[in-house]
Amino acid sequence: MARTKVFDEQQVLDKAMNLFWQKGYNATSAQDLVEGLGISRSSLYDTYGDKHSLFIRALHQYRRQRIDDAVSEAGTTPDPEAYIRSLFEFVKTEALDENHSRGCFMVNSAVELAPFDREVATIVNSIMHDFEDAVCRAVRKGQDEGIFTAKYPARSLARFIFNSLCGLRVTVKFDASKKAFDDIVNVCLSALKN
Amino acid sequence: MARTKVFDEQQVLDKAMNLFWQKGYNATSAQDLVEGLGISRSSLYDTYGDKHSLFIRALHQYRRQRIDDAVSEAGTTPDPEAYIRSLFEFVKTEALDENHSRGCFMVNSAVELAPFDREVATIVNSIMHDFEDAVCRAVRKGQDEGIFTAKYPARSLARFIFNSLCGLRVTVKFDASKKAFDDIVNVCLSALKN
DNA sequence: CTTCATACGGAACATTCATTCCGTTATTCT
DNA sequence: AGAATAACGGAATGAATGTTCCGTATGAAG
Repeated sequence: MARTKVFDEQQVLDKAMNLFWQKGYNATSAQDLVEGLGISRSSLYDTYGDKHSLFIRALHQYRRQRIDDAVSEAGTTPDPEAYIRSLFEFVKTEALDENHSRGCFMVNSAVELAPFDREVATIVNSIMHDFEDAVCRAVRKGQDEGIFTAKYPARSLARFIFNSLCGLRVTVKFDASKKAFDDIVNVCLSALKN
Repeated sequence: MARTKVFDEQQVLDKAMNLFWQKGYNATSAQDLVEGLGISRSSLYDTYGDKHSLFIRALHQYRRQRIDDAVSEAGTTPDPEAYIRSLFEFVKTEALDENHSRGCFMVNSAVELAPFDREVATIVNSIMHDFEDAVCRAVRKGQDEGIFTAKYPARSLARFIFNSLCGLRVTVKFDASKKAFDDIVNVCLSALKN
């Protein structure tokens, strides 16, 4: 019936995600998108609607690519401590690899948009809580096995760990030294063990 | 010789600080500034230069108003634990009072601008480190008094505490429940005591 | 091979952006 | 009181914003 798209929709969505992730919503212009995605204006708007819709799809893409695996792994991990440590290591590795620190797309969006954009706030909130739930499952398992402290409910410890992860995503933006990372991770993990 | 300003320069700078703090740099337009500051365009540009210069001055204003006191208090506080707890309480109080969660102007600016704006990055970095140093002094005093753990260097614990504070400023943006706050603060403080 | 719906490139759109300019007003100093 | 200077209000600037529109190219279906 009709001409076929010459670009891969998911692949281009990936590029959009990375653009928004790196520069944020407001600082990424339609022109940036046209140049960054490598498709024309009309294809952009025909395929993804407007800029805001594209951003929302980018958020969902981020969840699929970057969150879902880590969340589902929490239920099956044999070693809760290693799992939680791996979450920190992941943040650290990403921070040290990148020349420009993108941080976390969810954290960036929460700070930039959540207070004024209900749609973004809802998505971010949902993803953040899913992630916290995952941490909570791992913490509970660790408590059951006796390797984590039972001085606090699993939920409290999960909130604590998740909060520290969010903090690192901020610290990365102005100080990505390896030493600071290790310090913070070590203290966090030892807090789980008392 | 000349006509006197009809507005108070510091007072208007305060309003600018609050605008940028609440909405960020990119989302605050020149029009928003004119309306929010209550002065005309020409007065705005004559007095503060351009938008970016005004933003930089707002950052410094924030430091003076919101950081310096807390930093200098760290050296003289008789009770380091109460001091650190008060830092958390301050974040909590601010979060619960505000209808819209502004979070921390420094954190917001770090996330929105630091990776691309060297001038902002330098200022934020300097303020953040001053604050961390303050926490470090309090931690060291607590260690000297034997109320905090000596398992980690004061610097490591300070980084940990400061990181948790940054995390809270993010968490605030999508979940400002009192319970989550208390959970996080309690675990953080108990981590200092082992 | 023709048909036809759709992808495409790029010009065009109104709006908003940050910034400048100018004529007027007001205040301080002589 | 008068001259000099700076603040002021508001219109005007050009560039950039997000979005739409249109003519052409393309490829699947009949």
